[in-house]
Amino acid sequence: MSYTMMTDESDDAMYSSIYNESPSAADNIGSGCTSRGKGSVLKKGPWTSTEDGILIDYVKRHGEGNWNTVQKHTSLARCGKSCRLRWANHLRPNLKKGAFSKEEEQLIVEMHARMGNKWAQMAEHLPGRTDNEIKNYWNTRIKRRQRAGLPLYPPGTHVEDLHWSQEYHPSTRNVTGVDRRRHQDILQLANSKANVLFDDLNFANVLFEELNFATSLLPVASHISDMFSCNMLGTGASSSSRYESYTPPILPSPKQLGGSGSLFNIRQEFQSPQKNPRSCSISDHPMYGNHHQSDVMIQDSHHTFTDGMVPTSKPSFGAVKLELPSFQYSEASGFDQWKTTTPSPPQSDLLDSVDTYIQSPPPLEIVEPDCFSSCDTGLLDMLLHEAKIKASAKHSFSSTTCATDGIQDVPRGGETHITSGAGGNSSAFAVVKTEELDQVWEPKRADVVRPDVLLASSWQDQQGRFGIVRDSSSLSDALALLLGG
DNA sequence: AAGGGGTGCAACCGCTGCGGG
DNA sequence: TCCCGCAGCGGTTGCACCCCT
Repeated sequence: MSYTMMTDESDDAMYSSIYNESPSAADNIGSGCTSRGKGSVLKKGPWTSTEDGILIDYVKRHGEGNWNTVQKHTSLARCGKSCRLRWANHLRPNLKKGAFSKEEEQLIVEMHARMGNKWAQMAEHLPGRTDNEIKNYWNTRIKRRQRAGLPLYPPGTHVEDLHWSQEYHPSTRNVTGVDRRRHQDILQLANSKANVLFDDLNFANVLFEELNFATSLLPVASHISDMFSCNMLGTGASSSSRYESYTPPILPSPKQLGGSGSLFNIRQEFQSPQKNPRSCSISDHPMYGNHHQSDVMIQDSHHTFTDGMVPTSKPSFGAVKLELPSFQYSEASGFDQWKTTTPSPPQSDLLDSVDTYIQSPPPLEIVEPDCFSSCDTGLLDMLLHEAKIKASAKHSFSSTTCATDGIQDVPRGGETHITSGAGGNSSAFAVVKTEELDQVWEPKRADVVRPDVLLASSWQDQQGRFGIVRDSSSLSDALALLLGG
């Protein structure tokens, strides 16, 4: 591609009046893009046709890329990011405008079922469509279907196996602190490949490295972080979007919790909206879904999984963005039972299972003893209560806890069980009622399993190895650290 | 007719990966 | 090896438009 170069001077002369075009330009001074060159301020807000023309002309002359030089070569008062976005989403050739066709919609649904919120990847498969367009469409679709009470993934949508490349195989890679995006991918992949996860416990071990890092800094990190997920993340407190309305009570803000190395930061590794590993549910997989509950779950309502509709940007309970079909409730419980009774993986359509599940009546609620409402009583109550239930754990839960190496029986109905003690009979639970959250949230909502909770079982088994002491004194210390430090 | 809420699109923001110095 | 800048991605927000009451 060759373009006739134009001098900066001629550019300037050509577009010298740009600043006067928009009366609102002065009010739209960008803060996200730093001003460069010419001492100009950067404009924000909608693009004018003149600005479009300038940008088009620039790309014709200089080609795509080097977006930060646009401002230098033209009088366009836009930052590079803004230019790139404008070009990519609106100005570049061969863009397809207008409503999505049925074929495109179907493709989006199928791709989303496979890859989650990988808008850019989806856009590659939809010529003429942009990632932003697809993203907006998806969010709109979610809301629309939610309102209509329809399943997110309609019947007939085939959820195919994700490509389980060697690249993502847990045994071949190291999880580093900065490898969050890849980490997120892994967790997302785990969503549909939970059988692999359970066949290869190395996966959990690798992920546990991060979790262990947190717990090594603060022995009760797992406890507290789960509480955080209940109080804050699961209710959209970590981010505010138009889909969210609930403000969590009591718990400290990230700023209050401090800076680097704080529990909250650690938590964000798993829970922040952008880093959130989505749902990681064993029962997501058709092999296991709808039949067995095999690990600790963040679970919320009596009707739990309903229609599979969870807005992408709206965290379901537990702050997990359910992007993949998820089957949360099971009729059986216990990992051993699940192991022994699960037939060979059925090849039935995952979405058929979704619909079947949706149509099935909600499971009976099992009210665990000694539960309390901690989501609205705060962290302190949780910690105190945990100490309390630790003392009585042996008596209270031995009969209701699956003692299968840290794989707990799954609680049902409006409660969140958080593993906190050593595996087996000595396990203690923080039982968190979530009914209040239900009321604030949606009447229908999917259950989720957070990976860190999922890994709690592994952690329980390994905590001795890592020398983690988890007793009431630790709780006290942690509380002191949290509140005082 | 007016206004209030809902909706959808466009744009912004923050984060991350990558490459070059 | 580290630092810095750029490009890209995904989440979030702003706002104009539409619809309903």
